[in-house]
Parts: sequence; C-alpha cells; structure tokens
Amino acid sequence: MASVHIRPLIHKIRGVLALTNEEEEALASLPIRLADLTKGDTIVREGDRPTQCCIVIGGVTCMYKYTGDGKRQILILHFAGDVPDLQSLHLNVLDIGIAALSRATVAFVQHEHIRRLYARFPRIGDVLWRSTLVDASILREWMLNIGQRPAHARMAHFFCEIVIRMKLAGLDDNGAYPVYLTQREIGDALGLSNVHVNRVALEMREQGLVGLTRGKLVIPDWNALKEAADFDFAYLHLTQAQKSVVDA
Amino acid sequence: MASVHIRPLIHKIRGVLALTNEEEEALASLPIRLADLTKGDTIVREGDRPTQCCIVIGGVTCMYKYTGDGKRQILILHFAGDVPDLQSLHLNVLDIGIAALSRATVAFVQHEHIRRLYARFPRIGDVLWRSTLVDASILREWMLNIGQRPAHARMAHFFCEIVIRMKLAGLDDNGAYPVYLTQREIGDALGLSNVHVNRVALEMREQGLVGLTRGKLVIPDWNALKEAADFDFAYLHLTQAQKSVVDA
DNA sequence: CGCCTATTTGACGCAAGTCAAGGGAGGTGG
DNA sequence: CCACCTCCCTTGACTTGCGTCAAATAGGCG
Repeated sequence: MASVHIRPLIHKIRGVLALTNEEEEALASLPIRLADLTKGDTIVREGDRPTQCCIVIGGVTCMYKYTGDGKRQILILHFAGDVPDLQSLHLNVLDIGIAALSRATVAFVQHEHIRRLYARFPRIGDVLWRSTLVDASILREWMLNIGQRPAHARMAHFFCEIVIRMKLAGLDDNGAYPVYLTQREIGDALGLSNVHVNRVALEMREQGLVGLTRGKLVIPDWNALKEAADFDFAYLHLTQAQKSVVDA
Repeated sequence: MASVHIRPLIHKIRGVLALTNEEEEALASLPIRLADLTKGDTIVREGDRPTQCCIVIGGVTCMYKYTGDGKRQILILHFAGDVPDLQSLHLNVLDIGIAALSRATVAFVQHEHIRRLYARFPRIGDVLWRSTLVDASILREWMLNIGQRPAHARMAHFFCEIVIRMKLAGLDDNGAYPVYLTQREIGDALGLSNVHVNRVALEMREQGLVGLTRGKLVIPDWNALKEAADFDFAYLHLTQAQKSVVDA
C-alpha cells in the first residue's frame, strides 16, 4: 500500500542522495498515520516521550521552547519533507515542543519502522542523521543572528533562509512564499517584540527588501536583501543538486 | 598500543552506556595524534574540510562563529571527553570554528578510524550520534537563553550549565571549576558586551550567586543560582548514572 | 454586519551598548 | 629584582535600540 503522501520526504532525501528503486519503495511503503492540523495546533510538547516521529507533508511547523515566565523562543521552522523530531529516536524525553504555524499536514511514523528502514538501508539512515546535523547548523546560525546582529539584519537573515529553504522544498509560488507568520511569531523567532518587528518590517518594505501580505512573502530584490542580512549560504550545507535548485 | 589519553572519552561514553571490555579496548587503541594548545589557539576554522575529528582531553574549547562585521558568537563550550566536530563526519565543510579557551589538550582521530569503530560497534556509534543530539539540545537552550532571558538570568543560566557539565566531566575541584573565561568571552557566549557582563557579574557576586576569580568559578549557593537562572536540567538529557554524579 | 485577531502608531522608559580612562595582576626581559 | 608591558577588570558618563503600554485602524471570516 504505497503512500503518495510521503513524497515530500523522498523529494528531500533525493536532494542529497540518488535513491534506488528499492530504497524509494521502502520509503513509500512506510506505514504512516496522517493528521491535518490548523494554525496553532500542538504536535508534541516538552516532556513528551514519543514513540513516533513526525514528518511534515505540507505547511509550516515550528520547534519552540518557553522560559519559566512564559516567553516563547521559536527555534527553527520546518517545511514539507522535514522531520522535526527525529531526535526522539535517540533522546527519549523531548526538550522542545512542536506546533503548526499554518494549516499543515503531517505524517506520523513509529520509531520501530524507521529503525527497521535504517537497518535495511544504511544510506537512508545516514541521510537522516545528516539532516539532524544540518538542523543543528541552522540553530547555530540563528544563535549568531540573535546574539550578534541588530534587528534589521536579523530579520533580513531570517527571510533569506526561509526563501531558500522553501525553494528547496518546492514551495516557491512564482516568487511568493506562503509562510503564514504573524509579526508576533517572527518576533518570537528573532528574540524581538512584536512592536519592534512591525517597525522594522515597515522600514524594510519601504526599502523594497521584502513584502509580507496576507501570509505571502515576496522578495523584490534578492541581492539587496542578502546584503542587508550579511547572508552566507554555507551553513545550509547544500549539495550540488540543491544549489542548482536554489539558483533557478 | 593502548592510549591512556583517550580516557576522558571513555568516561563520557560510560555515562550513557556500560562498555564491554572489547568495546573499551577498541576505543583505547584508536590511533590518535595529541596536541597541546594554549589559550586562544584555533583548532579548526569555518570553511575547513577536516579528515579527522578532535576529542577534548583536557581544558576548555569553544565553538564560535563570526558575523560579516567581525562580531563573535560563542555557540557552545566543550570539556574533557567531548567531541566538538563530530559533525564533520557527515558534513564536509565546517560552518564553525573551534578554539581553545584555556590551555588544552586535544586528540585528533582520522574519520576512517571512527567509521570503522562504528561498523564494528554500532552501540558506540549510537552514543556518539546521541551526543551530537545533546549538543543540539544545548544549542536550543542557549538560543532560548539569549533570545528571551534578561542579562542577569542569562548569565546565571550559563554558569549553571558549566557547573553541571564540568561535574560530569569530573572537573569539580572541591567546589571550584577551572573555567578560564574572560568577561569578554562570557559576553560573546551570551550576546552581551564585556562591560555589561562586568556590571552583572559584580552584582551577582554581591548577591552571593557566583565567584569568579583567577579563572576559577565558585558557586556559594547552588539553589539560589538555579532559581535566578530559571534553570531546568531536562535539556541536558542526563542518564540515571549521570544524574547521580551531578547530585553528589 | 460585527467579531476577532493582526497590524499600525505614538509616547515613554529602560536595559544594555559605546566610549573612554584608570587600576590590577601576571609575565617578560633587562 | 625591578621596570615595563599587556591583558583584563572596573568605573563613570552618555547614548540608543528595543521593550512596554495603550489605543486606533484594518482585514478576514462567520
């Protein structure tokens, strides 16, 4: 009973590795449980001990964490093909929560099935491990961003990353990117207040760096944005195949 | 030619896994090249394509990253037994630099030897993978710390983590912890200016939360510090064995 | 049309940055 | 053994980026 839903994951893996038919079939026949989510739905919470991983099929999800006095930091976003809580395979208590930031579809796969897949196809295991390392690299860049860059560059950098990662996931809608982020959420991701995000966003709009209307992100001048962001691809660890997708 | 130098790594792995004699011997006979470093020495830099990993044997090292205009963010510290650039096994270009923050000894192991070790002893491979996930968890907590906590709590949190991780590595010198951090370095780790670190550090000293003299960190009142830090262990993913070390 | 949520705007305050200068402490060389 | 140099810590005065509070629009949706 091969599933068409798993396609985004296969697409993502293909960016790193040329899959054999056998491997692809094994992926396609992973037993999954689908869930449709609306904006704001929680997928897993801090302290959970999941027995399954979650694969993003469509929409945007975020990993987040709260301080004791209720301030939220959004740690990373995930798009179609990403597996946000792959770590739960090795760390049994979750240190983070994951929620949907837009309407989203996710697929749940029991750990045992992933482990069995690894055992049969170590190359797939390696790619998944690799993807956790790329996520860690993204975290590091965000930390640099939040710790050292002023609000303007910080936001620009955030948008640069989103654009590239959405392009990779095939979510480019003719130069518009359907993130459905509120300014409050952007603030939680950047360590800024919603009010300040608003001020900076208006400024960036005037400068023709980004447009953000009705949840769609538009970049009128990529080079200007990249410049403002002090942006360097390297941390995304793109393969040759992925680079050509991004450049297109 | 079994090496005594690798002990800290074995110690760390033992915190997670009871090693068989065979496994331990394989670890002890890993071919390594030792290097003695002085404070400030660079181990690897952004853009490198290493063919080896680096194991911290003694001292403190840090992973860091610079913005285009020369501001440094320290991303994570590493102590005896840690393997800071394990990621280089799967990602061939480094997105970060690593340097010594004190006099330090590190051991270099060629990738191929680590891969061979994995192949023979998958359990060791799993523990090493796990350790990259714990590092990622630490990064996430730092991001929350930098993004959402005010300077006072931020610093307190930083010290809490250092104490626990140094205890785990067996570096507790009767309640004093030999970090050799300058206030500038602490600032680079916390996204604060050195001047502000100084002001907050003095305040914390007056409150009896931490003492930091001649590179030795002393915690007069652990509970008070923990309280001030909004600190929760969970993100360190300690095993039962490790918890009992920390509580001691 | 009316409600709810998100964006926008303004006024104000503060945490933290910047600049600059002085004082220690450790290391080095004459 | 002293003189000097170099970091680092400390302090003060001043500035500013960003947060907070509060209220006024503007959109989307039932």
